[in-house]
Amino acid sequence: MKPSPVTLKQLAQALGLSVSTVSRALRGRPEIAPATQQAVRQLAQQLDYQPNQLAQSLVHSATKTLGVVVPDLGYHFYAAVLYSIEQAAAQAGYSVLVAQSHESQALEAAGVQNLLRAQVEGLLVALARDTTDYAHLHRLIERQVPLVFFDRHADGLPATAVVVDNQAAACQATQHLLASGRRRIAFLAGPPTLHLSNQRLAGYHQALAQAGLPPPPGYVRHVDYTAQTASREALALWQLPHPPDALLTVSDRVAYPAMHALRRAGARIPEQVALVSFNNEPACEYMTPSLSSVAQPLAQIGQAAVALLLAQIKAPKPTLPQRVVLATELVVRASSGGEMG
Amino acid sequence: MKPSPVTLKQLAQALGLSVSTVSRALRGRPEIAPATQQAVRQLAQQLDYQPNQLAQSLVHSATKTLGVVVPDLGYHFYAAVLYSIEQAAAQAGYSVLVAQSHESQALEAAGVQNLLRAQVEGLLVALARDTTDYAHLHRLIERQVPLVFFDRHADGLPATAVVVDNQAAACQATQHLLASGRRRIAFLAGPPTLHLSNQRLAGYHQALAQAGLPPPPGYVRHVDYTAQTASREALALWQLPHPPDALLTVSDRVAYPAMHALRRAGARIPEQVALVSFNNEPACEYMTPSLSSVAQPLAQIGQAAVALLLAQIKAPKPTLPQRVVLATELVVRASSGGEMG
DNA sequence: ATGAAAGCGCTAACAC
DNA sequence: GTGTTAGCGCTTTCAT
Repeated sequence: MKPSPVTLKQLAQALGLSVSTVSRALRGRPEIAPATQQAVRQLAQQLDYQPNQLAQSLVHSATKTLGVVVPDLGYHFYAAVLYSIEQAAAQAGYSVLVAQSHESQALEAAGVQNLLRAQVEGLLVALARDTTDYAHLHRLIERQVPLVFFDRHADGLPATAVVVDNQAAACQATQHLLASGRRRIAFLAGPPTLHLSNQRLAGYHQALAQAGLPPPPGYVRHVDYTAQTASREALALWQLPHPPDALLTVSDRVAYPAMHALRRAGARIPEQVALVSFNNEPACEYMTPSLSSVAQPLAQIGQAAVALLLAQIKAPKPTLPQRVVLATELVVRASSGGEMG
Repeated sequence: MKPSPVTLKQLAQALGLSVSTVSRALRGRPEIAPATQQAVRQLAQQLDYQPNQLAQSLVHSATKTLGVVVPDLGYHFYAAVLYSIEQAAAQAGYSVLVAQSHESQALEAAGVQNLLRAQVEGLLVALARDTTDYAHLHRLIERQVPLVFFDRHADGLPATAVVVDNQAAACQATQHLLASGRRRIAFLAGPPTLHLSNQRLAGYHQALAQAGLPPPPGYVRHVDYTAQTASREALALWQLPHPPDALLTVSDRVAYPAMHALRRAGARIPEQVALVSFNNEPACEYMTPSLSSVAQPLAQIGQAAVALLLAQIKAPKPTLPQRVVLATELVVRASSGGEMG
């Protein structure tokens, strides 16, 4: 079943005009007689004519379509950024084609491939966790495909990226914990392959170093974002001979089960262990205690990424890669509120 | 900057062949001499030739693209279903174009329009809350555009839909509350324009009627899914002369702030008020107390919707509308656990 | 086994 | 003002 088989040719025949006249009339070109305009418009409306964008795109070699590659739409962060990407794109008259990498480098490469075949005018990508070989992305750059990374970017690649200063954010979060009197601060990090996690780890170390407090051995643990490892590692920390009095986690997804496990193990939060996390998902506010978290500028990330991509698309010459660093905001809630207990 | 300006013609010229031969070789047609195949393949690889899907689509009048229209990707439910839609589509060799209605009928109609212009082969849609006039959808059906509704469907429209039995699910949830000894059960519903909410309301009424317990006046309250109205109405219920001993909410988004407000007001959950909600978002498990919620079969919804849509696309004749009703599962947690306090 | 030509639906350069 | 022609990149008869 074809969507709409009404074509310019059919309109032309029905009206006894040529296709080009009909085409011009529909686009309101001034050279067409008002009477003709009228007639064409009316019939088009009546037959519910829809221009075939495929054909238009082929002629103009511009599809008015952007491609987005994200690891996983089940993560609130990516869904929320896609929200603002779609919105910004729509406002600019662009459509959005999405592909998920499911954290796999192979799927990511395949997704990029598919989007390119679909002739997207540019690509917005957040890297898969598994992506270590950047060949498929390098090709894009060589081919001068308009490209903007967001959130998870490839540090070595000469490409535009919209990011937050993860290190500074983690440093700030750690300093906040230090300021409330915490001295034994642990960190539940993501997989070591995750750049973003390493940056946060660096910020954590930075703050501790500045305070002259190196983390005790075993105070940094890597988890894979599953509830299982998160709660296991949180408990392991709690059961240390000298347990931490504060815990920074790489993501709310990790913080929820960690906090849950700690509470079940009898830890009083924030009195015995303060918690600060990243992402500030909507549910943070409703946790018990409410969860302190570093808010990402979700809307801004999407808007900036789309704006930068459109700029690249419109630019006559290849543009210089730039790094846009957006501000985060530490939202302090009960899980790290008040002084030490 | 064009993605990849390498065309069949260029390959043909470089090899001293005709475009048709190159085209055939690339597609591995048997009539092409092995040597030629070889040569063509190699050059294509070397030049990183990418077929222009636009042109292919134009010839075949098939874009291998599906359109999805959802109210809001910030809602976990829609993001999660899009997750499975994209996955199922990708497995079938289809791409996914997304549009958001932002709960507005006008934007929904515009989104559909845009997707059609982009020549999507079919549409997956969850209606906007504001959609009361189905004209734009009726046109799709008349034009026999392959179409599958999910979650929020138009009851009067002769179209295929993938849904859950909201009434039965709400009935079951209410019965669960009754079984634990609750007798004064209130319901925080969504806007009265929301079909899905009305169905759940019906299920609630059904269970109460069966138990011979009509809800006290004022026990059904409509909220607009904002935290503000949710907590306000929950409090209003709690401050009634005869407050409820159980609360059913139309969505987790409503349940979180409602539960939060109740606890701040001193209500002990589940002893004084039991809570059951809908959607079973990941955070439910980590609420205090953990939140009982009706789980939607997210993956199945996406998979079924895509399967039904592809079936329509492939069918030579228009297919009969069908309603696929998927099973929900009440996940009982602490917020409604145990007998009455 | 390969090439020439037509056409998918549309726009644009060039007549008249 | 309007029609004719060519062409976007590809596939597909139809020849040879």
